[in-house]
Amino acid sequence: MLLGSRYSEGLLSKMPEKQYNHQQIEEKWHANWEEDPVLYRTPADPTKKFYVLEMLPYPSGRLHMGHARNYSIGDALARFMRMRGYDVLHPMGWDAFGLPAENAALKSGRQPREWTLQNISQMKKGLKRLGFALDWEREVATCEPEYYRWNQWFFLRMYERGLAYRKESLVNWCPQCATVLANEQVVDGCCWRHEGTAVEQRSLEQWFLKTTAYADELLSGIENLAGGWPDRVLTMQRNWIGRSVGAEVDFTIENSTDKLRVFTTRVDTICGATCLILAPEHPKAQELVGSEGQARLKAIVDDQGRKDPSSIEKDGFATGRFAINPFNGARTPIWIGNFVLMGYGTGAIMAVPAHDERDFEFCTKYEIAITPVVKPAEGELTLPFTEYGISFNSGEFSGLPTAEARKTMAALAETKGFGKAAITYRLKDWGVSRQRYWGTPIPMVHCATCGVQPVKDEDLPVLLPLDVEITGAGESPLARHESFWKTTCPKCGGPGRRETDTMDTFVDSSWYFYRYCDPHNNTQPFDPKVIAQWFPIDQYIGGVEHAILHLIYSRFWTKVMRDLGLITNDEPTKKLFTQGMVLKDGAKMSKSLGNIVDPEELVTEFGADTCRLYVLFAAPPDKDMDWQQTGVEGQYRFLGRVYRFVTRNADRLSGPVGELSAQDKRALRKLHQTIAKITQDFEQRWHFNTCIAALMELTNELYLCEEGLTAAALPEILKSLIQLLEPFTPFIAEEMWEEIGLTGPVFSHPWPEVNPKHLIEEEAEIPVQVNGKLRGKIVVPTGATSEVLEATAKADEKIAAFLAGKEVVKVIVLAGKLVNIVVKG
RNA sequence: GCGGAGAUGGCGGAAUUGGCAGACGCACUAGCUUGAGGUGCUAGCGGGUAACACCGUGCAGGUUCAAGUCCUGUUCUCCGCACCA
Repeated sequence: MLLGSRYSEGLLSKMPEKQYNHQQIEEKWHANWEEDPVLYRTPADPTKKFYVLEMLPYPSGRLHMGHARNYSIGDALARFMRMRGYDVLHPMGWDAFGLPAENAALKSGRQPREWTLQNISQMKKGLKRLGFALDWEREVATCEPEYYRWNQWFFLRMYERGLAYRKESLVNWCPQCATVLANEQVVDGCCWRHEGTAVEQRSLEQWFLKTTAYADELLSGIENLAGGWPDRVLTMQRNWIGRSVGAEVDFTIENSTDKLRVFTTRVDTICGATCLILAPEHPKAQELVGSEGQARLKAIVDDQGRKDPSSIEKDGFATGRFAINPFNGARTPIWIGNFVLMGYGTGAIMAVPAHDERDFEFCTKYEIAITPVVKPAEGELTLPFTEYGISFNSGEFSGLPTAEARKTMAALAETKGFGKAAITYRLKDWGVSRQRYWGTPIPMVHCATCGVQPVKDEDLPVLLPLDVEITGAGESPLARHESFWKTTCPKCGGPGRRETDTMDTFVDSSWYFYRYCDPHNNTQPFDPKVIAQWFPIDQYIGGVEHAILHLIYSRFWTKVMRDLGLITNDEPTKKLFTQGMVLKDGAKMSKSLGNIVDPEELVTEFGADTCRLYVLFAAPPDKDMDWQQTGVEGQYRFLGRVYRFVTRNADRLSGPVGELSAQDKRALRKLHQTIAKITQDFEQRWHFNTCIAALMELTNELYLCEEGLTAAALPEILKSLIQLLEPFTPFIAEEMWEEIGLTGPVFSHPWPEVNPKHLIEEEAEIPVQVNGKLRGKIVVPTGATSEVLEATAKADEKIAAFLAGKEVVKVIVLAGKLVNIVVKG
């Protein structure tokens, strides 16, 4: 009991207010929810389904603020949709394979699985402590055989269809990770996990998944995602796929039967090609440069500076050899150029310096001929001219508009057999082999007689052995684990050696959200009928850092599964929301900067409700937010204000119900405005920061009206207030719900409806402008006509002063909104 | 270089459709509460002025009765891509 309270001797029979004790309240409801897991169970046969999903976390052992933010957004939506009558699927799992477990093993000798499972249990506690309404009966950990056996199963299906294949290729090798990286995992020439560690090129036999088989569909599908996905993610994907339409043309090498194939988007400029330039890694480069060129060639290949295109100077040398232009027979020198990429097109280009800036730069530097073959339709030709125009100097094609020449010339090349129209993608097939232990074993066997053979379905899963020694040096631990790799060939039964590479962990996250629908199925990855009930995901929420990696791979996987006949949806998710980062002092929270705020510490000090409220309040969810500790305290104070208000008014609910008092009306009006605002925001823009601001305004209003509130309005006000808080602060909401004598859980009750009756005001305050500047305000009855508004405005003392001696030119009246009087003189 | 997002008080941010700029919170100030401190409650809080006037949404123009919002140009910041032939 607080003697200091101003209500302790109040006129009304108010209960003494209670102080907000977050610890007591949250412990109580946490325990309560733990005892009753059915509370969050997903309905079995959804009629009005809503699948809300947040990206699954890597179980590092600790939650960070990014998680708290991501899951607070998703949980608010999940609770709201549930209150709106939807059958909500809101699951959670663990992206549990990956390198950190092996590093932990090295450092502390912990077995990776044991380390991972302990982290999972710790983080699960953290998520529960934050009160997220998740269906834990559907939890999935990707490191468990029940899950990864289906990675293997899918791999076999892809292998059967030629979508998984093995080839020797130049791969990105991170010396720190001692493994291969996918193109997507190389950032600025360095490893995505080890900034500053340059990625090396090595030639290795690798497994690939044929993402390029779906390149066109991955690209065209982007159009259907527009509106539901952020534009910038779609742009990033479009650029990543990088489709370009052009032609491939063969140049015959002089004094040789061999040919050089180039890719160009501007075959119309081929008569202006004054040299061919090969990437230094081009397979024919070594031969063409001859013995005297080897040293220069190697110097260019090894030049690390090539990774940074902004600072690199174009460099190269002539091989001394020539090729013949198939269109005009021109003898064209063959060069090596450091700016030509082996990984794009054919690794060889025809340089047309007159019509390409890069070629112009290169050819100017080395004084190679520059021959213009396109001129603008109007005006002077200035080089380099890269636009479309009219061809000239191009034999029979001279005079043709460029766009037309492109087509005709590609067609001619095809008929004559020295080229063809071609489409090139920047997207490469997905290299999935990793020389690591803690991942899904690739279900293949190498046999001396039969070659590479797939493991039979009935022998799945290929279990990852747990008794391994992790040394961090040399080969993968699996390659040293004889009882793992020693096996028999599935075809001939002879001695075989298992593939000891494991799969990239992005495989795990490419389809996990399907498994959530049917997580305990042990005869197939999932029952297609169940998928049909829940897919596509209605709302996916996560960080923008996954815009290309995870989000392209999972789109690819969905298309493969569809073509396997397992699902019918073309895309995994209709809507994607990318939340902003959590910053502190203008920088991303990180260990190295020492600016981490630990959600669990925050929960201990202020409670989960305050933590959730603050991450939503500090900025709109899609924007980066800057952490301010004092801001957290403000949220805590707000919850205290609400709590004291509800508890001290709880026993006024059952008084005699009479007419609504003026304060009742005022409070109800504010309440219903708030309901309308928050409902609309959930449906449209997700500006939860303003929703919380609206709840604060409502609370402030209730404080001001408090003395005059009666039992005619209070029950509705308190009940709705609690419901409006429920998506954001479930613990305190549940506690207050009980305090006012209602039966929970709060989210099982329907979301409050706006009653327009309460929104009506008897009088309206209308701003009055003179020449567009605010000069006063008038109070008129609601619904007053334009004439009344104008007359009242002109009659207003303040306004009249501004009008005195001037001529009224025009009066703009927006009924119910504004009056603007235009004067002159 | 290309593409995208943004620039609003001391700070985080609001203004959804061109219609009262600065909601809400933080910080700060005052009054009340308190033995004091803290808490709590009430109020003030863009600059400027005694009060008005006036000035004010990165900068310069424009459209409009009316512009943070639309148009043109420009600067800066962040993000993504980057010799993709």
